[in-house]
Amino acid sequence: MMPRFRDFTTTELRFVSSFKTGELVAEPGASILSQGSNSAHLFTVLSGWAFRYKTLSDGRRQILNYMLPGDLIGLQGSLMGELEHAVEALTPLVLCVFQRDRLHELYRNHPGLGYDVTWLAAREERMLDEHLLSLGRRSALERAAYLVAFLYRRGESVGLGKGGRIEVPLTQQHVADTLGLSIVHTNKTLRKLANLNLLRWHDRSCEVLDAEGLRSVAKWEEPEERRRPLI
Amino acid sequence: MMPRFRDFTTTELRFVSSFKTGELVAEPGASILSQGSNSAHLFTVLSGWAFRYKTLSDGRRQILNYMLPGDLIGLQGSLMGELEHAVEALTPLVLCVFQRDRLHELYRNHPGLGYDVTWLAAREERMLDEHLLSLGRRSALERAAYLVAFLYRRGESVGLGKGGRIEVPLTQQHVADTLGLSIVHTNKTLRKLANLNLLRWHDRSCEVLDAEGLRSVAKWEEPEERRRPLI
DNA sequence: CGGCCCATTGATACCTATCAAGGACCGTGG
DNA sequence: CCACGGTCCTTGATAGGTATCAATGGGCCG
Repeated sequence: MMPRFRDFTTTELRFVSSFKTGELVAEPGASILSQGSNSAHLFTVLSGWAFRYKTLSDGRRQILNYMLPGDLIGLQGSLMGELEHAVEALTPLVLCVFQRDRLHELYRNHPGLGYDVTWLAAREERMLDEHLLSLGRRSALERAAYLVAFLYRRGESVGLGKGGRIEVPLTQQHVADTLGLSIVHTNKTLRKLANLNLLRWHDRSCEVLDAEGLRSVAKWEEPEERRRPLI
Repeated sequence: MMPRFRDFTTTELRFVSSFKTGELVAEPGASILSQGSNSAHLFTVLSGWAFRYKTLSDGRRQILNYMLPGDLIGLQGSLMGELEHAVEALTPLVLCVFQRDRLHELYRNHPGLGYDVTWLAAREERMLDEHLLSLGRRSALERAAYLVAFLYRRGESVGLGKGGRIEVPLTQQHVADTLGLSIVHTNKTLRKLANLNLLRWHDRSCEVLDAEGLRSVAKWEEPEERRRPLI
């Protein structure tokens, strides 16, 4: 029986699905999938951080969300034929590779897993909803606080908090492209949060000092993370 | 056999699923679901327009997306127990009601339908991705052009174009809350688009004069709508 | 050492929010 | 009938938040 609705551990993931066809390792900055691609594969993150983004024709980039261990990569492409966003590694990344044309088969033979895939899609949707609220209605300071608190929470929920400290692996350019701000203003905004003793910025990572304070600045009412399925 | 992957007609929908438990009719402005609710129901739109939104504690509102015939309402709540957004009717609305606790059953007995639910979730995700790009990286004028072109496209794709003309049923307050702009600036921005002969604004609706022109202003590269499943 | 990426900071310009006011329309009640 | 309040749309003036421009320092690597 496949493990499901259990606490997450990276090592377990490697044995989860009979649909696995291989493993893939990528370096930071590596492009995993590109916009408009018609990849034959669907991935699950085994370890590392990645992000997905879209760009306008003139190059403006918007980061849509981040992927951590347990997240699916490329589901949209698998279901609809063509991916409308690109995916890039933020840290060294280990992926589990599935063949997307066997997705139908998965639904037929493992309805529980099919349900779990939908669960993950609904969870992604919920995150995007909150990001939209951020971009549309939060100020720059609130947005930055939300993003850092959000990423901290995500890291924590997959057990990345070694001794309570999590280093979120980002550059300020990533933050800017996530928040829809210029890089200069992003810098000034992060500095304000640092001066409030809510976070500390390192070379290419962010250390959270006060998650509750960040959530408060962001006015973020975080939904409790329910038991999650394991794909 | 249930109809699937076919062209959409409203009347067909009424017979689609054995999981249907009733029908619901709502008036414009009516609240269908509210933030934090734990509704026992899942809906499909049979006719009319609705939208879903989130609010910050101080009242700032962000509209997340719009629902048209064929769209699901409340999937997040069905899968994760609690809905993190509210839903409101924009026009007179007819909904088909399902019982959410039978969703597992649906996946078990009708894997094809389960697949279709996931397809719809992935499609919603794709729309949210584009909205995020809009809020993060498009100017006010581009955003407004994108929104109108987007809603026009959606209406068209479910056959609302009577004689080529579609009236999108919105107030400028809705537009403002979708684009993350103030209502005053929204008004001035829509006026610019009207002066460019791209649209005409009526009392509480928007008429599209030049969909291609709007897409061009927005720099929106619209993905082709594939054959969609019918729930 | 030079080149490059990343973070930082000040000055200025521009886009959007806020404030204020008014017109059009529509239902309601005097 | 008309006055009244409400919602929606419109417009001008001013304030404020964010973008852009310019320049610097630190770290890393060829």
